[in-house]
Amino acid sequence: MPRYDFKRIESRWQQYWEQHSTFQAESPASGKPKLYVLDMFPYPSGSGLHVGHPEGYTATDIVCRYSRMTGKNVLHPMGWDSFGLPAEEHAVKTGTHPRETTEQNIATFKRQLKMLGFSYDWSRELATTDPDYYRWTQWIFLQLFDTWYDPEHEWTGPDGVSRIGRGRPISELPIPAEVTAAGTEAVRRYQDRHRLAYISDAPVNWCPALGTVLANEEVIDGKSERGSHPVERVALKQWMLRITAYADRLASELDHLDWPDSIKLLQRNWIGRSTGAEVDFYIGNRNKGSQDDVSPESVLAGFDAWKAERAASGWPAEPGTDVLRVYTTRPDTLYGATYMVIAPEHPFVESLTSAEQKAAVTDYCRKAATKSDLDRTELAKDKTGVFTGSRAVNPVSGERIPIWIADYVLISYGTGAIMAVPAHDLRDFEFAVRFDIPVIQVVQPPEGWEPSKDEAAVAVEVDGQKLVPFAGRGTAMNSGEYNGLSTDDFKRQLTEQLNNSGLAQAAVNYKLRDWLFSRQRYWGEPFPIWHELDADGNPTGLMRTDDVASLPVLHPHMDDFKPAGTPEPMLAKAEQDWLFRTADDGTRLKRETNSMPQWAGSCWYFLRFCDNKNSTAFIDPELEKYWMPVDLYIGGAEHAVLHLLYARFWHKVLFDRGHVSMVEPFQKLVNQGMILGENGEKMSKSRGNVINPDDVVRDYGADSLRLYEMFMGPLEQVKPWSMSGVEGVYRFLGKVWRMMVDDRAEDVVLHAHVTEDEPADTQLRMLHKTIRAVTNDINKLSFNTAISRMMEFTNFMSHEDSRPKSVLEPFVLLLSPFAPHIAEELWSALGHSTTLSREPWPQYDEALLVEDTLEIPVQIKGKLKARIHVPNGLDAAGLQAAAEADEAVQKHLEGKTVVKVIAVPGRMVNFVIR
RNA sequence: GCCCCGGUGGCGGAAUAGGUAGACGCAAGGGACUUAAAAUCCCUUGUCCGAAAGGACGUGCGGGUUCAAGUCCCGCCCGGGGUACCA
Repeated sequence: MPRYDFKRIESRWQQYWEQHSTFQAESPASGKPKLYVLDMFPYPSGSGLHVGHPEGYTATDIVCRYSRMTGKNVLHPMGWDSFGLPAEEHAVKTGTHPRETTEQNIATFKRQLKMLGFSYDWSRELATTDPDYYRWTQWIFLQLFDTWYDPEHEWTGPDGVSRIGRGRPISELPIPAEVTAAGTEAVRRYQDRHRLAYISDAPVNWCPALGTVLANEEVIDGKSERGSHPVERVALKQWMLRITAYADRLASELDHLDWPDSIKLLQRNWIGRSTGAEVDFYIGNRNKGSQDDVSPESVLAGFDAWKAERAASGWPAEPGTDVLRVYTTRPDTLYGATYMVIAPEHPFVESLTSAEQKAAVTDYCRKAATKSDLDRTELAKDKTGVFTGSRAVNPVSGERIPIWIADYVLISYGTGAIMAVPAHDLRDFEFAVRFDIPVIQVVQPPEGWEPSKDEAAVAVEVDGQKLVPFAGRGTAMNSGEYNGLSTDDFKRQLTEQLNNSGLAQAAVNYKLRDWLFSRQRYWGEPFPIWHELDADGNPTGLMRTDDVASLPVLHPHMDDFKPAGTPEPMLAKAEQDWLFRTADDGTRLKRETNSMPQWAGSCWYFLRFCDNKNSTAFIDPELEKYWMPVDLYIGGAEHAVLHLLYARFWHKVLFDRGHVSMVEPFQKLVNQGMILGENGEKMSKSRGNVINPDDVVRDYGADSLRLYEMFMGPLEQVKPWSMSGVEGVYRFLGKVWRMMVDDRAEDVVLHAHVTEDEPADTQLRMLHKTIRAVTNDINKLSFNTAISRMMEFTNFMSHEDSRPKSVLEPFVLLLSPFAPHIAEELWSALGHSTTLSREPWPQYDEALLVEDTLEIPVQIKGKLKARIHVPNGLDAAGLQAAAEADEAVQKHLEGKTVVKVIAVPGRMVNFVIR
């Protein structure tokens, strides 16, 4: 002792903070302004904390410690996103129950986080796997189940903005008379089809290796995000959440959030809103088999009759069986539609297929069905398809055009059918060339147009002529009476006219799909849902919910966690008394055996932190109003479209149902950049470049690790690790220590140069410059520059023979959010008996910052030639005179004509010469 | 392909509104202290020419605006991330 002994110091202060509950958030009654600062809570993996975790955590910790010193009531909680596959995979291998593995991993993470001295309010700790927590996850699921989306409901939000569309109780869903007439069962089924949580048997992403179905967001290039296993498309009954109902609000309500533009853009692209029109194409009686049997005259007569009928009755919500409905963003190219394509999964495939095409169509659809998404993308360049044998009538030209089946049309987007305009769509162009379908140009490109890269890429040569599609906007041609109109005008006019004749309607589409919400795993939240069984024990398709009072639905006891390799859920292997029960009315019920995905728990944990011990509600409304929204949320950019979209969706549903008071949960979002290994590559075990925080803390201490992670570079930036960089900040802390403490003494004794003297002007100026810089930098989350300013202060002050306490004390306070342990120790050495964590943050005095003399650059023709020293506040004329008096300047001006002089007071002088 | 974000010494990075490019740290070289080492302290360090004084060139490349450009505008090149038949 006492060199800078971080081991002793850090454990001492961590104990002190724990014993004194230093960082417990105060109640709303404190009257202080609140600040809610949140970290993305970790999945407690078996490998323990990664150096990437403390990056964001240190940043939020600095903001929190700083904010407490500025008098804020700070909520800074931590918890565990602890459901998930790895614990279950471990159970498959070892037989250890996932709960046991999870608890061990949490203990490791907690030890590591405590070792870093983060100022969390640990009394608010929670884990998504706690029954007390997932009880409320299940409860929120029941809210989703009990809600339908009313797209016409008009209302005004708490922000005063009026909106259309809102989630409402299912009991308020209007039931059509014919459904009511059909009885209560029909009504229940009707309601079930409108809930935000519903069962669907659409094709899903089944991953045999993981033994579960995955959401679209979890599939990357046809492989699972976790483990890169192949994913197949299979039809399965699955729980879906109707996130698409909220697509518009999820996109538009991003506007007022203080988020990085790149993340907003990412979410908007993911939602993928496009506007256009739905158009109906007449196909006549499609049950006749081959339409080539039907005379063109009779079809066109039918077309005329249909048009007349439509003109009278208007656009129907359901298209009926005699038309093919398509979605297009370019209704203005309707005259150029020379064929149509339906997806292989389209319901009309069978009835549109003629006898002679039947074999070819069946074969094609079978192949398409077994193709995974990966196969579809790999083959993207080669367009495939098959003719149905049927034709439709182009509603504007009256031409009969062939209907094809091709897998470049997706059943899940739009109506699953398109009108193909080969002259103005790259994909249609390729397809038409391949299958020799006519190409009619209906848009004249603007003057001087050159094909874009991808337009040129699909160009072909026909009879010595180069044929290129044009996908841009231009002027209408070959479009009857509309020739000459601009694309935008034509689009608007045609949509309106077709709408008046009942042939089309403006429409909006989204790339966003409904959220596949069920998994076949054990280690996820069970659903609070029962399926009714008939007398033979078969499901009737009707459902019941668990009573809210009976929640949580706990996991059944299980010993064997091996997946069967089929999409059968793990929970289906549970004991009979978990799986079945008889309702009071005598109906036999079987439990839902799917479980919720890992995203469920993270959709609302920030709400539970506000009131984590509440046993009667998921959150107390008063506490919700006080703490929400989250003022600062820091985490990795990998959650840009998953967690952050899901959580916003749940929050909006909870808002619509009156359970929370804000539309958006996260006001300000910041993404920390990834930390790479020392070799500049992503850290991974296989690359052998993983840095373990435990080792760094052992060798240099927690304060050094914290400081280094903040000093590396801007928070948002990707940056490589450097052990000698850690050593650098460690040396800085040693220097700070020796600046104040006598390191030859036995105990912690102040350095002989630490005095009670009045500070010198230069010392005061240095201090106040540092206070200003550090304060501004913290507010900008620019921690690397804040630290370099403290280094400058230390380099200066260490050379002073008198180091007044009145200068050192504020500096220790500035340092404390970054390196809290050493700061507490120095604060105590300076004679204070309690923690500095609630000391008022130092204020700077503008008057003390003013320099007496300034060094001003003098340029000749924009090139720096000299530097002059002038009194601060000297005006332009004085500045010029001072510059002209300078010897070096005179030398440069000798014999030259000065054309112009620019003198900016306090900045620079520039002589323009000839 | 398309959409974002970035490109500054040997390295990580600084540079409020266009106004001294390279703060701070690392690495490297030299020196002091020491029997020695560690630790610590001091000096040098963008490139090129020059013994020095000094000069020229420098923020991915090419143009432009301006008294003045790392910063603003136009056209490219390179790297990273997102997305991928979304009609």
